[in-house]
Amino acid sequence: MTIRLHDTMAGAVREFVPLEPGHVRVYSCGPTVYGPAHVGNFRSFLFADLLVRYLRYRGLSVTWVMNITDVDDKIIKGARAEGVSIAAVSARYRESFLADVKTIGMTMPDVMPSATEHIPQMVDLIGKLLERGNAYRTDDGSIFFRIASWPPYGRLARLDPEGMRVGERVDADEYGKDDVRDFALWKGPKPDEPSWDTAIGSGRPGWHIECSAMSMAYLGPSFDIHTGGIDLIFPHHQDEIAQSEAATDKTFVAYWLHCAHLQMGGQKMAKSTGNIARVADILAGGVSPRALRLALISAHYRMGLSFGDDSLQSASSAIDRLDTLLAALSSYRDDCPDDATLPALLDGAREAFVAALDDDLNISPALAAVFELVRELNRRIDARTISTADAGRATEFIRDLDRVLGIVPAADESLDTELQKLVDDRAAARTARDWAASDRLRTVLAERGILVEDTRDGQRWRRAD
RNA sequence: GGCGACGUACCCAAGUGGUUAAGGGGGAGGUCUGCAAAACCUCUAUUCAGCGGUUCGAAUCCGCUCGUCGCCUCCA
Repeated sequence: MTIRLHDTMAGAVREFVPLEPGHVRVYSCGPTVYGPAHVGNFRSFLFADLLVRYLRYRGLSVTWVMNITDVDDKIIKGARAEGVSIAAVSARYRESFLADVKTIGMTMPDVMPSATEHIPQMVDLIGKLLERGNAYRTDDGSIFFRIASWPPYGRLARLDPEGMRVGERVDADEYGKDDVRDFALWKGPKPDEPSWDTAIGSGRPGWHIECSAMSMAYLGPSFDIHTGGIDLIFPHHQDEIAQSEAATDKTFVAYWLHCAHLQMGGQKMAKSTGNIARVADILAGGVSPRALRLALISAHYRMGLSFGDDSLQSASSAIDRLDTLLAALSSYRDDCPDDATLPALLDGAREAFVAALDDDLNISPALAAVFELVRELNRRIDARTISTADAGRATEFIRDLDRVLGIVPAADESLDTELQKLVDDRAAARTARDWAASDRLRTVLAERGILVEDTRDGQRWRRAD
């Protein structure tokens, strides 16, 4: 079986074949660091994470690049409002982004290039477009891409350039474009804006050019996969294609993958709409990072995903179910012979899991395979038909699948001595059938985030998280 | 106005021509248990927005209607 992915350019699911056998090059549009990212942003980042994790799970080596946009109108505006440099603003929110990345269990991209550190690459690219006649200068020192010079313009979004509703909101005073549909590669210098002195003049880069320059710098003129939210299809990705392909005459990207929006209250989560939630807010509300992660990846990436208290609650319960199973497996002891049916059970689960994800990262059936396995393992634990070694094998199996999902708790660390003493005391109280003491210690431990449960294998604990 | 996606149980969400319509959450009952928690078992869509059509057979294909959302503008 092969991996199949939905390519926006083709408008269809296509079999995935890396340009270079065994190695996949992926570029994801990352955050603009003008404020803390919201979980809608993270849906798209986690979708890219899932893609990368799965490609690696399937034995492919992956080079993953995610940019950080650290110069743009919003950052400039924010910095001006605070009276600080754009570097101060972008550094602050870059840190906040990286902290969220860690919290939410997102794989660190191999390269996270910043726009301001790649001005020379952008200047080279713009210079090439000027030479080739795809770009022109205006009186204020700006440089625009002439879309009329590049016929395939509009194809990614299936928009007819002639029929585009343009002009309605174009800032008339902005620049003297030849055609309102042309987009800025370079913005001429303004007194209160950051500016770079370069071979193409002074000014600052337009938004789209950074992604072309940085993706090609790290992944070459043609690479495998480019990801982003559906809202980036037009104009951002269309513009990237135009400026890249006009400069290189090569196909820029082989597969364009776009994820649908996270919705809250029936609408796209967006700062402009005001219906946003941030990672820190949600965690402050008592939701575990793993539950948040699951809530954000639990639907197919091309489907709108409803987000809210219900989805978080549902994800939290699902996570608890997984945690409980792992705790049960870890404390399970039985000298019975190995369960002869276990290998087939695990193989079946893996096959279903892989078949689902091979199909354009269809995560719902993949999760179904995991939870069906959870039920089957719980049955065997209840019936005590698996051996101690089987329990270990099952744990290892689930942890292996979790290389893709990232929702399983860290392997059991030991408790600190104080908590361990409380746990031991409670076990002793139970042996002594001192239920009052046992119940009191259970409460004390729960307040410390340790849930104890009594089973045939004795008392076991897990972190409330 | 143009382009696109979607409408499956109380909620979320798979399934896209053919045995009993996945899975998660929630709810009801039961088993187990010092209690609790967990787990397990049973039940919770004769039906897939509506109406027509194609077919031996459709949630799945076609048409129309209704509804929701997104893109066309900064946006993950």
